[in-house]
Amino acid sequence: MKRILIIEDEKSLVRFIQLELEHEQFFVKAAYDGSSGLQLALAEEWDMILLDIMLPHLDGVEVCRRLRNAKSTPVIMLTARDGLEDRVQGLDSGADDYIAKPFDIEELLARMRAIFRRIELQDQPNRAVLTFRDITVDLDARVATRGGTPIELTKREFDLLAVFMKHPNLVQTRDMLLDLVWGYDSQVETNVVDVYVRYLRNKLDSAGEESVIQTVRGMGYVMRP
Amino acid sequence: MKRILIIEDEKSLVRFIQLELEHEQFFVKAAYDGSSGLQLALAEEWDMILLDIMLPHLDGVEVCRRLRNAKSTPVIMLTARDGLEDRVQGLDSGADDYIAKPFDIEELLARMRAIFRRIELQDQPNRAVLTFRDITVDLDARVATRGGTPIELTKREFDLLAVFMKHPNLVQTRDMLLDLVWGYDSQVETNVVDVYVRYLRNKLDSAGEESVIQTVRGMGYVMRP
DNA sequence: TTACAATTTCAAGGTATGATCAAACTAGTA
DNA sequence: TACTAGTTTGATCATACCTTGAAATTGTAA
Repeated sequence: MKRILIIEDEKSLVRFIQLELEHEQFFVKAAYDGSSGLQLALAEEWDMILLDIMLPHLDGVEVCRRLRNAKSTPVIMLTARDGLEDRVQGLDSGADDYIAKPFDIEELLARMRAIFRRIELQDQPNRAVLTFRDITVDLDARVATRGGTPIELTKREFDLLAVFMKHPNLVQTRDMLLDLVWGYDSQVETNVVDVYVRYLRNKLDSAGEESVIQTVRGMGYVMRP
Repeated sequence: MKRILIIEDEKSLVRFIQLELEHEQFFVKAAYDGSSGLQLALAEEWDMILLDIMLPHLDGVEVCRRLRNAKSTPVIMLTARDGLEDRVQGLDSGADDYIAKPFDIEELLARMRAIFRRIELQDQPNRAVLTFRDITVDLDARVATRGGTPIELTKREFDLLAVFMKHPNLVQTRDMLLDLVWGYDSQVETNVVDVYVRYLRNKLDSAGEESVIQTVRGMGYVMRP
């Protein structure tokens, strides 16, 4: 369920938008002034923010600008019908679109859909994320996490971990790992595998518990549940 | 410079409007009858057409109707003071506005401005504005901003930034960037990518904070939140 | 056209990170 | 215990990346 934040001081308008969006299966929350809106925007995760440009405490342009320092949550600005200046400022401050008040709820929904579509196109394509136990490996972003916290890995370390994640439960011999990570014609000693397994263990394991990468004596290494 | 086409058989009136519009920095051309006017309207690109309703060969309503089959160039009809019938017909045939002769040149300019404004507002929301963190990239206007302030970029710099903005979080190898920005058959060394990343960093980053473009050693570069 | 400025590309030198090696050490097995 | 397999470590080495200035190219004004 998509989460929408409305930052708008006209309570009757908020109520109207909220009812319509909830009817469309969105989760909706509202803030009635700029500073508390910005706080909410930063504190929680939102799929979209509808942001009035004329707000008490902190105007919409400023809210958007400050939000953008930390996050890229999509923003639609709500502007006055003839506020050409506002719109330009709004887009410049990082808003994704704007809509002039008073607006048709259908038009708002259409613009929201358009932005969601754009974002899905941006993010989705071929995102290969491997997951095993509490470890994730995003091959495109080249980010690995353990229990949600990112782990800094070098190229070799990352590639090695990726092999284990692609084939969990499968024992990898040193030679197989050399082929897959160092290349089939690499000239390095098999000991480098040992060294890199150690590096991974140092970075992934927490003290006192058994390692995510187990050694199979006489065979090689595995990841097991 | 905006291009205006006048279709009007009263030559002295044409001359008057033309002088005034040129004084306002428009490019102006005229046709003196319906059929040649329609031809010109279809053959070239115009930002607006001023169309008399009473014309030899082909009247204004008919010109407008046929034009609308092919194009949506804005049209202002020039009608007789008391031709109520004309006005209705004119608007029905697809004109955007009308003005009654004889008219004040200021009124004409005001109506033209109103229409241009309406069109620009319509167009702007479809502008492809990429947003990530506090950076925006307007692909159509080819304007990039950081924290609301515009950043001057050369073509290569802009295209390179656009790639990063289109695929945030996705690590781009030098080869991918060369393909996307320099063209798949370009012959340049991959080092130019490094050089341009440096240029972008110089222009986008503020001293003392980590760069918006991170290098992933052994892989390439990324933009990350 | 020429001259000048802006932009793009190349190439070389410097630096730091990461990859590898080798030797010493530890643990498992018979 | 002796032997082998795996671990750990620091030192060395390679190379990826950064930086820079200068050359080449492109665009623009006179």
